[in-house]
Amino acid sequence: MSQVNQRLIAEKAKVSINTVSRALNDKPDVSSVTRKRVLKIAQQVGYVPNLLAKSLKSGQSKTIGVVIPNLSNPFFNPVLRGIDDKLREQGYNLMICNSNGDYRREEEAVVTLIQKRVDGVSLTPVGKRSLDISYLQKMSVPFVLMMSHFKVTDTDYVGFDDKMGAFLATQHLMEKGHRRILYIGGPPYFSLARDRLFGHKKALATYGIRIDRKLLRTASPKLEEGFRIVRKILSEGLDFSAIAAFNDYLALGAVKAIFEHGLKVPEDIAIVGYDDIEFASLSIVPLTTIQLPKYLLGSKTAQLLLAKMRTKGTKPKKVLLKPQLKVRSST
Amino acid sequence: MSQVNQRLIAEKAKVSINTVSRALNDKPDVSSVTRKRVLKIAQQVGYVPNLLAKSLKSGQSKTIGVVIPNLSNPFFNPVLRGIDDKLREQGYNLMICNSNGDYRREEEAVVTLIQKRVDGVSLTPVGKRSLDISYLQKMSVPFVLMMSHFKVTDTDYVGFDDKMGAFLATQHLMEKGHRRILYIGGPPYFSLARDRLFGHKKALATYGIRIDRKLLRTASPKLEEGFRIVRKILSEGLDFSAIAAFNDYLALGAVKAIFEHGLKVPEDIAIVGYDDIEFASLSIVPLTTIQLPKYLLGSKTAQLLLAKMRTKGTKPKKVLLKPQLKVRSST
DNA sequence: CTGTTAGCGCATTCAG
DNA sequence: CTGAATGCGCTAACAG
Repeated sequence: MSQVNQRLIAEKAKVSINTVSRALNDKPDVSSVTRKRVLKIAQQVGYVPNLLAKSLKSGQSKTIGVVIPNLSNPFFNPVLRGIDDKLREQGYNLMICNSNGDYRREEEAVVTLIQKRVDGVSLTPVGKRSLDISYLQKMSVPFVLMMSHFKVTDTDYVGFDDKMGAFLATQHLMEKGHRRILYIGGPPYFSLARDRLFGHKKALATYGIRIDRKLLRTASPKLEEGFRIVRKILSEGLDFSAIAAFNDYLALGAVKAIFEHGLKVPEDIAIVGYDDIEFASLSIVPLTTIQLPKYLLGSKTAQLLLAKMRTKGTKPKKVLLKPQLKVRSST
Repeated sequence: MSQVNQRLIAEKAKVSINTVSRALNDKPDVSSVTRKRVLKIAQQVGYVPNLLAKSLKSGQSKTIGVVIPNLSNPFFNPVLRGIDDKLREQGYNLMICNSNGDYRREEEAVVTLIQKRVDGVSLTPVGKRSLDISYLQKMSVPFVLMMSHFKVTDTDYVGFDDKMGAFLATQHLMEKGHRRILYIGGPPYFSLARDRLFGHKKALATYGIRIDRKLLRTASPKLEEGFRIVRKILSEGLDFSAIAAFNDYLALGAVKAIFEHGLKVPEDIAIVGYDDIEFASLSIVPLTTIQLPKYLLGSKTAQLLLAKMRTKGTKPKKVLLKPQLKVRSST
């Protein structure tokens, strides 16, 4: 570790440490002569301020903790960028922790972040347990929840309006004249999947279509699964003219199955996905899908956090970001 | 900020701060009675150690800085996971900074990290400038370069063997019997692109094929560009039976163009990509490509860093990770 | 076994 | 305009 500190500079400049501090921090009450001398010496000896010490003193670490469940999932990239961009403007750095979908690790991360005295935390909780949240509250560390899909006590929250998104998707198909829509949902224990299914049903109801259970399927949200289930359904000769899928992977799998079956998208079967992952637009048939404002999710979260940090007393705010229908060639 | 510190506990327990510290840190020389009392009180008052103070004292922040050029690029996800997993085991957290491909921001990030007294840095530099690296050296902060593609002074380095990867790709095509291979390279100012082109040429030479300039093209590494250039080439009636691309995006674009032209992959034209991005395997024609051990890149980097931090004096180590040919259906 | 003292590097009173 | 003293929270050296 570098041994150059303000004291060293003080000795060389033959002034007090205090004066050095004032000069370095551009405070008044330092003659410009002294200031210049101090700055010059600081430069010469290669002085680098110790932010640990500064933080200890000021109670501000200028660091924000971010806990996400999956560092591998590209979904979070734009989210993280949104957070980072907004926070960097204000001089904050990100300490990013991967809970890996494990509550134990999530709690560990939160505790460590508190110990490291981060100024705020953005947390995407993995489960219904929330001891870590109470830690945050007890220590009065400002925090914002991102995309938690279970009920939490009265806290700041930023997420997507998934019911609306699914509604949009199905509505779009209805307006294209489709009446028999195959819905491939996600695993029902996944509350996200329930929300989207809800939106789909609501759209059906709005258009006066009654629910046909045969058209409601679920699958693990992977491309292969979408492929498998649609191939099977096609071979059964089920009557439908469009597919709404829980996410783009399933939708892309469906495209593949339909191709294999010798049919065309959207002429024979129209498809709408969800999420707008990168390859939705790059696929052979560019996919109509629901676009999530991921970057905005991040920047909104950061913004809320900044507000929280400024005035700790504000009451919790909930923000539901609106998804958007992105029409491409699959419908 | 929480006002509970060791002093508070000391007062309540009627012992000295020192004793509290010893008890809390499981040091010897504390009677078990006292220890229990201290721990209990600590629990009651909700004591949370202040790692800033601890770090200031110990000179160890237990934080590692990671500077990458693009937080949006999914390429780095497994890399970051590799770093995080390995470092977390040892009790470190990651402070991740996005240089956004801008040297100014890279330097800013490095300076901030030094100021925050991180114990080490993993840096993926964006350009040929390297003032920030000299800062690191001057402050003797252990650091490891990741995937820098320009000459750096004698430093620790972890990267991929791109010449070898490109060699593998072309070799694979040669062994499938292809002799006229269209090579779609990346922008030549990109040293990565030069390395891969080099590997391609070397493979040709190895098989005694002379270079035909007409078969050497370059494109911006995006799917649409791959599509455009291959469509154009097909319409020109150039004679070739296979394509080796600078990356998967270009290769996938080529697939699209070939389909549009009414040809089949790999029957009419074989294709090999590079990088093995997620969609390479999910595409309509699962892509044969060069797989990069990204996670390993991260964990190796972390490992080197840990070694550096333990014994600062070691001489720089260079690690070139070997890419692997991943055969799928496009060849 | 426990308390006193000192110091990590810095910024902030308060005096001069 | 400048310096001396104090403390942020913690640990370590040294006494008792």
